[in-house]
Amino acid sequence: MSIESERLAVLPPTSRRPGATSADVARVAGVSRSTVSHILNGQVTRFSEETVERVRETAARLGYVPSAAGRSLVLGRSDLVVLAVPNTTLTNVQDIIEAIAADLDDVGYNTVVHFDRGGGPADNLARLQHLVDTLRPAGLVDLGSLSPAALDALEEQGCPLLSPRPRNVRGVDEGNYAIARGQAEHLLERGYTTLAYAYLVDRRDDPFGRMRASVVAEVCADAGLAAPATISVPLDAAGAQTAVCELLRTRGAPVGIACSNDEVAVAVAFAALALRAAVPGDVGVVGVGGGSVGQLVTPRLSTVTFDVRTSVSSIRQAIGHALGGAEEPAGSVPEGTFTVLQGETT
Amino acid sequence: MSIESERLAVLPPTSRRPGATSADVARVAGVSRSTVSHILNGQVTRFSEETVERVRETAARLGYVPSAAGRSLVLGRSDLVVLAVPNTTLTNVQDIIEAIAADLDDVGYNTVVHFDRGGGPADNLARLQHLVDTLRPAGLVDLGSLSPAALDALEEQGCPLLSPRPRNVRGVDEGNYAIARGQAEHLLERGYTTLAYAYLVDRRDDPFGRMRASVVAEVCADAGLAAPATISVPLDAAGAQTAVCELLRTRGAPVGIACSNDEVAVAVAFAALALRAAVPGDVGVVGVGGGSVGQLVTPRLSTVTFDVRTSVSSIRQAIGHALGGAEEPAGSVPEGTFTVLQGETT
DNA sequence: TTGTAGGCGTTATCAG
DNA sequence: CTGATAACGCCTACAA
Repeated sequence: MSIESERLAVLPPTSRRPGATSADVARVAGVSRSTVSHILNGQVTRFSEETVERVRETAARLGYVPSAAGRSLVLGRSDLVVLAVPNTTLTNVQDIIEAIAADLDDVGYNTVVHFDRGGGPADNLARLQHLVDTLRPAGLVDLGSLSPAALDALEEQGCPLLSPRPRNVRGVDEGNYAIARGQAEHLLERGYTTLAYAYLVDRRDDPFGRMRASVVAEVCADAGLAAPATISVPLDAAGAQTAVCELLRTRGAPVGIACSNDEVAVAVAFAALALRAAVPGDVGVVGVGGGSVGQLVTPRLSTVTFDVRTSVSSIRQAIGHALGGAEEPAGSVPEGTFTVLQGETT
Repeated sequence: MSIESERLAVLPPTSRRPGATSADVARVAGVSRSTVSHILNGQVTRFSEETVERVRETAARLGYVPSAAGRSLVLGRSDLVVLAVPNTTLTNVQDIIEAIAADLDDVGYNTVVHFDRGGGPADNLARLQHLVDTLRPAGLVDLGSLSPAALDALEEQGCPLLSPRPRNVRGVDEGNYAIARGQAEHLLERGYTTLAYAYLVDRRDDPFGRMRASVVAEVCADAGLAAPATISVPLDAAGAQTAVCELLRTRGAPVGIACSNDEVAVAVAFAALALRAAVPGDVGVVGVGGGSVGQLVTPRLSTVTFDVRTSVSSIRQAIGHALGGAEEPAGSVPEGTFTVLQGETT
């Protein structure tokens, strides 16, 4: 052993070229590989204090890091978690990804992102399927791109679903339901009796938008109002004006417009103003998000805000529960996650 | 072999519970594991047409997907690529991540995201180090969070750097240099002789912002003007007004303000308007990005735009070169990646 | 043209 | 208390 130490002492202390293996640690520490494995995995009680210390010190000195590949192979699953990101008008996707990745990192897992791409749901599911098959991840976090059937299939194959299964109210998950209902009811409260829903154009396939539009329609029906018109708004001034102009022509004023996000809402509001419509008055506009520039411009945007941290908290809890041994998650979107922020456009 | 086929025929054709292994394929196809491995890895020429077909068909029928863990273990590196994302005011991080992940996916690699977190550069580097050690990724893509020394260290340890090493002009990479220079020169052209740089407040540590501010200062010095003031702008109307008011008090009007992104620029522009300053005139504002709502509001924002696809093209090329065998990348930011978009705030 | 054997790094089981 | 042994799924010489 002293010889080994001598040999190692010549090399740079903390880093060897291709990282040390547990066999290296065992050899240098003068024990067997299984002893190293046991000690480094917490089975400390059944070894002599002296051996434990020596193994730990040696591992640290050699900069030993367990190989994910080796672990995965023998454990049957990796320490990777797949994060499926929908191709939709999500506000602050970056912050959401970052928050979830941070949570996973805290409990020792790494995040593999999987974006929906062009090619349709079936193609995306096939890609995800392949990813799960080859990576054998410890779990899957879905941000909304997967159908219940797809989630079933993935779970059936032994890939635990870490995110809470959305509870559907007539095909609409709680979050989108609360958002759209908040928008529609706010517009009604502000006196608008003709509503419309504004999609963001060109988002390849947006299930969220369709859900929300249907909820707005439901609110209208419940209030005995005509079904809302829908418009498709591009994120440029001229195109937005065209869309809003067309809406005013067919439906007249006043009209309250629920928008798929704050960007669309800003486009709609300024388009209406450019068309010499009164905002609020002729046109009421309410967005979703609240985190972007909507609150910086004049007129200040009315919008449904939600705290990113709160809205991902159920996912965090579920992750903690499944992977970190935390307590049973509440499972429901907490009250007050979504609130209407009254601005100057309603 | 016919017996095996019979047995399998009873099960659902495409999916078995825990994915089939290459041994399964070999057994069912009536060949050895190495034959399966060879054929599935493209060594097709040296087997009989009939065998190749049978192996392929069997693999497809069993839904065989090679285990990443097994591959990684024997190959010494995984098919994962680590994407290091800086904790900075990057425009469209989501789009960038998505584009890069798509490219990597095209050449058969999966993307593991690594965000900078609180704790300082050393801590983040240590986390990244551990990630590289345990995952043995096929490569690393850096979006700007790593120092040259850190890149050296990582490469030294056998983790290829897929993103082009930034060529520094006095500590500022080409992209940030072009952006800040474009902003400053545009303001000068529009007649502003007093410049300022507006940081986004509260971004934990923003090397990009400091780089750009230094470039603006350099442009001022070259033009024989006073050094630019710097202000720190929060993304709320009141705070932005305070910051702009303070700037006008100390530096007077007119002042041209280069902003760290479009959100900040919108905040500054509307804050100036709320303070009854003329925009443009008393206050000139130029942002960076062009993709957000800056082009939807009135006054329309002057900004330095860059096409996300173009600006990540060098990374794409480098990835293709290193991983996909594409031709040698050009290596430099193409001319015209960054252009000034004249709006109504200068 | 195909098969055999060995090893990648880890963990679990069981024997000492 | 500690160590030998056997997988996990894959790839690649080398042998036939």
